[in-house]
Amino acid sequence: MTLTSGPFATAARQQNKSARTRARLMDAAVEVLARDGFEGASVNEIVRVADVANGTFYVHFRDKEEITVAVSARIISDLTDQIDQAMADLDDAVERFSFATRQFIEFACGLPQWGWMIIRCAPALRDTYQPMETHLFADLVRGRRQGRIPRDIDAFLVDTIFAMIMSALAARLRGAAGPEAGSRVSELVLNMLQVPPERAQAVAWKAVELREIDLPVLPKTRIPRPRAPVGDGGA
Amino acid sequence: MTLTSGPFATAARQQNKSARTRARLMDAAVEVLARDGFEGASVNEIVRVADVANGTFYVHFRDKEEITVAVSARIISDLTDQIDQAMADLDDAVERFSFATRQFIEFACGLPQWGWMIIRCAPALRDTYQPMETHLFADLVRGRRQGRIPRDIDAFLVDTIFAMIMSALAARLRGAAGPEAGSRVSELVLNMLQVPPERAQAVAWKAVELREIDLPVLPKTRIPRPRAPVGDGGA
DNA sequence: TCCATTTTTGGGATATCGTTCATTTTTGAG
DNA sequence: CTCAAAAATGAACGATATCCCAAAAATGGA
Repeated sequence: MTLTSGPFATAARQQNKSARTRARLMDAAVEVLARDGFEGASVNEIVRVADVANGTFYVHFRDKEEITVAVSARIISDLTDQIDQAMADLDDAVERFSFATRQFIEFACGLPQWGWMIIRCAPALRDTYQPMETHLFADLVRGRRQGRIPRDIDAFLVDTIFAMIMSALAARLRGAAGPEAGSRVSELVLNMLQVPPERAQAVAWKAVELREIDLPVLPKTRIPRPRAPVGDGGA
Repeated sequence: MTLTSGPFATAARQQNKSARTRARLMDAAVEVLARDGFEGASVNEIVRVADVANGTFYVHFRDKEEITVAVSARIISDLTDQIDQAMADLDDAVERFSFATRQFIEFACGLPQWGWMIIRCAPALRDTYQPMETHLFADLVRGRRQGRIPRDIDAFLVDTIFAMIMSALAARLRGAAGPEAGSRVSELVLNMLQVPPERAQAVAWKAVELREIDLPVLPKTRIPRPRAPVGDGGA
C-alpha cells in the first residue's frame, strides 16, 4: 500500500530517518483523515497505514490532534504559497479570486486524499484552517478598494464564500461535477458580490493556465544535523 | 441531566413504554451527535446520556447509523412539514425561499442541539438529508418557471445554496452571527440567482412573522395499544 | 571497525468499544 | 390479584483504543 510513496515521504527522502518516519506518519494521517474524518480517525489506524510501530507515533506527535494540525498547516501553507506565487503578476482582485479558487479546486482534485482531508477536517479545526479564509478576505477587500466589488466584505460573507468553494470541491471530488466546477462557483460568488454579470462571466470562464502545483510539499531544506551539544527537556 | 425532558421524550409521554424508551434514546442521540459528530459518537455514550442499560439500545436500533437515520429523518420530515404548512399561502417562489431559509435557521437556533446535529451529520448521511435539498430544488424551479429567477437551476447550484444556508446556520449557532443571518444569506443567494438587487433586498429583509415551530416532533398520534393480534413490520 | 547517540520497537496497563443473551422487572388484560 | 407477554437489564466477551517505557536496532562520526 502506502509504503515510501506519498507526497510527504517523497519530499523527505533526502532527510534523516526521524524526518522520514515523521513524513510517513503524515502521509498516513492524510489517508486516514480523508477516509474516516477527524473524529473517526484513530492513532492506531494511522500507524497501521504508515507501517510503523505504535510507540513510534508518540515520539513524533502528542496525539491525533497534533498530527492533524501539523499536516493541515503544512498543506495550507504550501498551497497558499504556491497559488500566491502563481498569480504574482495578477493585480485585479477579481481575477485573483477566480484564479485562486479554480487553482485550489483543481489542485485538491489532483490529490483527492488531500481534498477530502481538507473538507473533513476544516470544520473540526477552524482556527487551523483560518489562514485560507484570511487570504480570501484580503483579496476581496482589495477588490472592494479597487472599486471592482460593489458589495461590502465582512467575516460572514467570507465564511459563506468559503463554504461555497468547499461545496464545489466536494462535488468535484465525489464526481458530481466536472472540471468546470471552479469556474461555476467563481461566477456564482462574483454574482453574489454584485460584480456586473458580463464581467463575472468573462473572468470566471476565461481560459487560464492552471499551474501544476510543484510537489505539494517542498523539502524546506533542513540540514540533517547541525550540532547538538546537550539535550534539554522543554516544558 | 437529560432524563425525561427532550423533545422526543416529551412528544412520546403518552405512548407505551417501548416508545418512550425509544424516544429517550433518540433525544440522547441528538445530544451526542451534536457534541461528537457522527463518526465520533458512540452507542455507549448514547445509552449513558439516555440513562438506559446498554443492552436496551439494541432492542430498539441495530447500530449507530440506524438511530442517526431515524432521528434525522424524523427531524427533517417534521421540520419541512411545518415550514411548508407555515407558508401555504405564499405563492411567490422567491418569497417562499427566503421565508423557508429564515424559518429554518431561526428554528435550528432555538434547538441548538438539533442545529448542530444537522450540520455535523448531513455530510456523513447525504441521502438521508437529500429531502431538504429536494424541497429547495422544487421551490427554485418554481421560481424559475414564474420568471422570477433568471438563472438556471441544477443540482450543483442547489448544492451550493444548501452549503450557504448551512454555513449561515453554523455561524449563528457559534454566535458569530445574529438573528439577521437568515436575511443576509437569503439576500446573497438571491443575488447569486440574479434576482434584481432591489427585489432581493426587499424580499430578504421584509419583516415576516416567524412561526414558533410547534413542538418539533408531533406525536403522530398513535393509540397506546389499539389491538394487536399479530405484530407486523411496516416498511 | 567500534560505540555513543538517535530512533524504533512491541508488548503491557488500562479504558472503552460494540454486541449478545440469560435473567429480572414491568405492564396490562382478564 | 394473577400471570403471560413485553420490555429492560447488566454481566460478560472479544476487539480495539490510547499511551508508556525498557529494550532492541539503526545510525554515523572517529
